[in-house]
Amino acid sequence: MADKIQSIRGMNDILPADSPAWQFIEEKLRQLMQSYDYDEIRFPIVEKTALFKRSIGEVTDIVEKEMYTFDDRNGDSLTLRPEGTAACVRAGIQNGILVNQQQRLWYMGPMFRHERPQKGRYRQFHQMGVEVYGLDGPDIDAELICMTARLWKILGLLDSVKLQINSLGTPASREVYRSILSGYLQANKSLLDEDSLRRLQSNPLRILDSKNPAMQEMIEQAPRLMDHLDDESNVHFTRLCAYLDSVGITYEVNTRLVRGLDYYSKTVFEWVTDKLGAQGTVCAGGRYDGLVKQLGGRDTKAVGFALGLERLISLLQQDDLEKHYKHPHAVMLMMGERAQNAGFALTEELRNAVPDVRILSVCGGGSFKTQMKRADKSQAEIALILGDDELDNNTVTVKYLRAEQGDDKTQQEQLSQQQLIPLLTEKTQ
RNA sequence: GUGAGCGUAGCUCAGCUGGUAGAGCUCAGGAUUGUGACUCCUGCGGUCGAGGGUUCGAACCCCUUCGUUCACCCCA
Repeated sequence: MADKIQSIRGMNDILPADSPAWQFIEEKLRQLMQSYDYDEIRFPIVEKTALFKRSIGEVTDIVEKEMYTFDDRNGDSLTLRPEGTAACVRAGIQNGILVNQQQRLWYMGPMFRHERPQKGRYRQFHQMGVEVYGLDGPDIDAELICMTARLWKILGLLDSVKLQINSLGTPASREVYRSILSGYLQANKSLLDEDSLRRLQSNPLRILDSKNPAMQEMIEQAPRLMDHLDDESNVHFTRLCAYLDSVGITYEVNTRLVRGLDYYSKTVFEWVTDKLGAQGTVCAGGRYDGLVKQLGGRDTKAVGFALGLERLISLLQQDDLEKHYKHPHAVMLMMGERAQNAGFALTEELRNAVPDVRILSVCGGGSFKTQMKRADKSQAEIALILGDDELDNNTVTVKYLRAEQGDDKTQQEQLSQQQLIPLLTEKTQ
């Protein structure tokens, strides 16, 4: 046997059994975006490598070891997008839609990170992202959080997720805090693990995020960013909390919430769950006021979040997902050569006459029994049977495959072909 | 990148201390000439992930390798 070519590790097929769930989620997300009047933007899945290095940060894990980077034929270094924000900002700047205006944008699609796959983490995964430009107030931060809370409500997941928020302050205030924290960590250097020692130089804030039990007490005692915020950030955060309180969204202030990407400032938030194994974050984001300028645009305030679709889908109950599978309204059986010829055209006519109807044609012939079995398996509500008898008197036999006692129609009946149209129309409503 | 568990039919899995490969589901046919679902019968389907070693003999033991799952790290 020849070697089978397999998919890339961590890049999964979405099979017919799962695609209805994806379509359902995607539809709900589109509706949600419409209800807040946000606009969709689409950008390529490949960008110049430098874009991600400059935006995400050179010393982050994503850039250091997780990017799919390769050389184009002309020697340019390209990278499969590991997240959406950088490319969204690039597209916004390049097309001049960020200058002196407000944009509320969303996008959905695959992202790529070369990590070891595990539950809720894949090399190709899907995100829905939202980015808002040109608004600097806490009201828009709150709007994004409300939007996500609304999604949990729509999907019945309110009990599964919890909101954590924090403020990272302005870059200036963070710089002050950073040196204070570094001093504290230096003083406790003997307690740091190997990872943290490495981060002491590159990104000391991330040490606060460590789950190492041996370091928890030292981290608890560390100076808190929240206590070193500048006035501007403090007001921003206080007002954000007030907005959330006013709509009854409960949250936990997690002063150790840092986020992995360099570009965040002020508000950061995460929706976390304990139902996804080791992957607790299903949605996360924050404000990134400096990024647009950093990538060459005019100084533009920005805030956004991203949602992991695989994680979202695995939070939903399997039963809930299966019910979104759409079975055909009708299944067409054709007995014998005459019927196959006539039925082929008839099925097309029915689709013309009732555009929303879903009709499965039992192709491939076979005995009556075989066709009935396939018809049953399709889960269709009614079977349309066409054979010599029906052709001779210009009718179609209609059999109600799912009828239970007490239903209007339980017995099969012979209808004229014209009578099928109102019947099928009724099924689509 | 590191660690652990698991790879047997299309799918879900049995297979004892090493002794010639099994079930259920699916699919096809039949019991029932044009009536499905429930039942019964029959059939199709495997280089036991791959390569090497030990042995008279390996799905089983050893080594290597690949895949996969979960976890660490990190993240959506």
